[in-house]
Amino acid sequence: MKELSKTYVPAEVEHELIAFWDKNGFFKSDDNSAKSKYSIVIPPPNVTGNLTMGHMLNNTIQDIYVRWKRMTGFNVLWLPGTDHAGIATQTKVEGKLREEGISRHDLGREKFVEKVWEWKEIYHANIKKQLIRMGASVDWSKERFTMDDGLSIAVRKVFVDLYKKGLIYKGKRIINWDPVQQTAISDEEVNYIEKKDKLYYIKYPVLNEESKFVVIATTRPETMLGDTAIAVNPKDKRFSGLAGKKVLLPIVEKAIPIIADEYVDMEFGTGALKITPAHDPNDFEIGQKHNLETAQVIDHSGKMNEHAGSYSGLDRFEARDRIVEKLEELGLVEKIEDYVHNVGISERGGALIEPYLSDQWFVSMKPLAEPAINVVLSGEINFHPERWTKTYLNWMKNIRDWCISRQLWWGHQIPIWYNKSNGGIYCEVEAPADIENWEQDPDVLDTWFSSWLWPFSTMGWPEETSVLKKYFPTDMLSTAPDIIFFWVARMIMASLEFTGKIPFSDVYFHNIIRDEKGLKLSKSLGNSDDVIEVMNEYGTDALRFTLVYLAPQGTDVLFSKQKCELGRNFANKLWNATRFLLMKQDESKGSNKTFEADIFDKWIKSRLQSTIKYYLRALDEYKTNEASKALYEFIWRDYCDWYIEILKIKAQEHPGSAETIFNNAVDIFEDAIKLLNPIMPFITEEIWQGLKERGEIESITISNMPGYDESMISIEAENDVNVLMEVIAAIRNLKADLNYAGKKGKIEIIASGNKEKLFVEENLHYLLKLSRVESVEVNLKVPEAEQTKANRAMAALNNYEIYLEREVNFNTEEEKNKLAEEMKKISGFIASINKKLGNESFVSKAPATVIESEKKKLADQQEKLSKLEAQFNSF
RNA sequence: GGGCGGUUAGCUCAGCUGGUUCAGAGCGCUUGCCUUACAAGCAAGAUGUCGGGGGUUCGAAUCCCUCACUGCCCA
Repeated sequence: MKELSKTYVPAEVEHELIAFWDKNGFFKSDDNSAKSKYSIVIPPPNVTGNLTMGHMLNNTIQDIYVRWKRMTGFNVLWLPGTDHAGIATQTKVEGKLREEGISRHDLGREKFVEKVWEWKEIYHANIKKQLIRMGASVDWSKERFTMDDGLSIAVRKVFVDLYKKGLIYKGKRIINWDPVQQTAISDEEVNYIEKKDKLYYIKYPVLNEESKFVVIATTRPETMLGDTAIAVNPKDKRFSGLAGKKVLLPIVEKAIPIIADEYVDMEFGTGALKITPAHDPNDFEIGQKHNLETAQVIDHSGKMNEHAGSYSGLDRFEARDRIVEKLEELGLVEKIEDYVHNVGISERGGALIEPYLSDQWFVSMKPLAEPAINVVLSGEINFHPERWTKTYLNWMKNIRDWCISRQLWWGHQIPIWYNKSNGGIYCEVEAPADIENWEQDPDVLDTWFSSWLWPFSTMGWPEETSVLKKYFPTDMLSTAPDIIFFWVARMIMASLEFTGKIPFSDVYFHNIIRDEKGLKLSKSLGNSDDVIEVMNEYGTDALRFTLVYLAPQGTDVLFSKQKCELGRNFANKLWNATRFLLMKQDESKGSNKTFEADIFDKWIKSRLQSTIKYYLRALDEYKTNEASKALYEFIWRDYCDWYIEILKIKAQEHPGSAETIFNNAVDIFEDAIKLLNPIMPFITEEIWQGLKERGEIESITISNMPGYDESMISIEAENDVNVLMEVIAAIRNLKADLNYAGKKGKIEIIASGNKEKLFVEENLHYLLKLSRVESVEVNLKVPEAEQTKANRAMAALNNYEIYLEREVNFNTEEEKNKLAEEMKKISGFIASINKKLGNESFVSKAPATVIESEKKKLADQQEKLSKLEAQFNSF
């Protein structure tokens, strides 16, 4: 049997157990198993950096489910892996190179990609180390990376299929352009922030009409060089008769038409809108509608291009100032106002996004969305908490085409080849045989274009592998809700389109971890605790437990590492309870006479079953925090605070049965530890190993999870023990009020009847010890008022009056005040019940059980009140 | 502008399908304890007109409406 150290040292234990689990391959899925499978795929962390607190929570949740299912008899696969994170990783590596004074262009594409692979190896190793350290019971033999050969084939196959179906197309559109990274990004990768800016009112002279102007309001004067029209709302009386005429575009000195379009918001600015189709997505649409020309004046790096005349080569913001200066010279600026508006920034680098007209590849999403909407509506896929369904459906119903091409080097290069001589297009999974005659499209695909295949590409798709057949579809996906569109929705669409199956049946949206002040964790703010550091300081189990315990449904978690004291204290409690049990077991070796279970034994077993029931329901409903709370309450409150204290007394009173008593107690504890194992795998394994003699390859992780056994539930035992607890609490309370410390005080309990008297007498030994008094006398109620002696403090319970003898000098007034206060409270309670029972409509409409319980309450309270009154009047 | 949340003890949050033993937990606070595992502990205690207003109901923290404040997502 494993010897337990005096204090629990998490770091030591954790490393040993990691090695033990790994050596025995407990977490390997068994492809030949006849058991039912339970499978999940890890949301692949990016190889850009290390794991965060958010990953800790996410992976703890997944680990809870796979460990639970493994212990419930399933053949479990938790498939791990990482994501190449195109733009993010490329940005990181470029940043590192910049420090060395090199750009990716200096290296060239091939060399640069090699550098990224080197980076990937380092961070992949880190992430793997961290996952192992946190106890994630993944199957490393099935690990995948989004750029593995197999997954890359899947990506190309999907591209080719969609292309041939006409669902992937290339088009000149306004896309979100990151001028720093110099790549397109998708709508989902743009965040909007509020920016204080200026609104410029610029006068455009009407052609051939002396001193007549149309004034437009814009936040981007520099784009005026690319204006190809002015638009007004046809209903706008201010501009009636103007549509069809022309204005002279200032500086450029070019005539452009005034068009009428309902799209123009009459409330905004002056009601007249400048139209720059090449630099604004809305203007682009209007331009297409009215067949306007497009004039591009800003280039891919955010600088004015050759069409910008004398401003050519200037950064767009520099050009803005110069153009406004020039317009002022010309007297064409009416006014400039302060203005707050939303501007798009890149989710990755934070660069100001430029709407940019360019050739990009898109996926038509509408046809893919429809089946994905249906599986959620039909309940084939369920979201937890359920309200995310609305967010999902809302997005899906308004889905727009997905820009998937990226002007990057790191990622899956688009499987399109252009014929060098005739411009023909070749689109296949493999390159054309006469490769020398072709040139591949230089762009790579959006990272999510590989991630959306993750649940099946990791299992070998497009091959019909045995792994795919066995483990797909998966059972659950755990993720933060902020990637519901990026990833969850797209996985559903991809799975249905390419495999005809849903990717998972349940989605667990967990909370977002924030710092103590509620700010999102970010590297630049430095407000994220290092997970390894926290695990070292508090223990991995403590961190896991704390995160799960603090993560309710619906709201974000405000985390700081100090909160891990909750988990650490709980671990300490577990450890010491174990030490106590083992110490007592050892002391009592051989005292193994049988011992009949008493009321507390029945009670603790009943409580254990209630806990199991609650715990299983919580896990089924994807409420891990409730599962953790149930165990915390049972182990700390029921088992440690009460049952262990009872055990001490029992063993002392029945020395011949002591070992039997503790063996029984260990069995119950073992069940609790097993239930806890999915949440706190390390300490529970260590305890489990120490609790009983175990074989060399035995482990709690592959033991059987206790199931719910209704026959062990005893309402009677629970009620009886509650009464005893009340009596004990009342005595302790009386003692505390009188400042009686240690074993002190003489107690008299007056029972309302014979049954009640007998019940207390049977449990008197527990009462004495647990309330730490000198003596307890139990008597039947006598009608005489004489039984209440004024020299005593009193508490009134439902069937009992409890008196504590006082020392000679005590404050009568104080005692009377205390009683009066209690009486007032109860009188109020009684009044409210009376009012209710006196209400005719309540009596006639409320269910009989409710009325009965009100009557019972009334009787109980009235009895209490009369006892208190008697005591009060005795002074 | 559209959508989804939140507003309960000093702080962080539980309170599922309406019934005053549901007004709770943890932390913090107060008091007393080195009671034969645990001071990372034990015991006792205080604190809230459950955001405002209205409605449904015999009965609402719990359902409906509305207002206020606040967070997130989308445009």
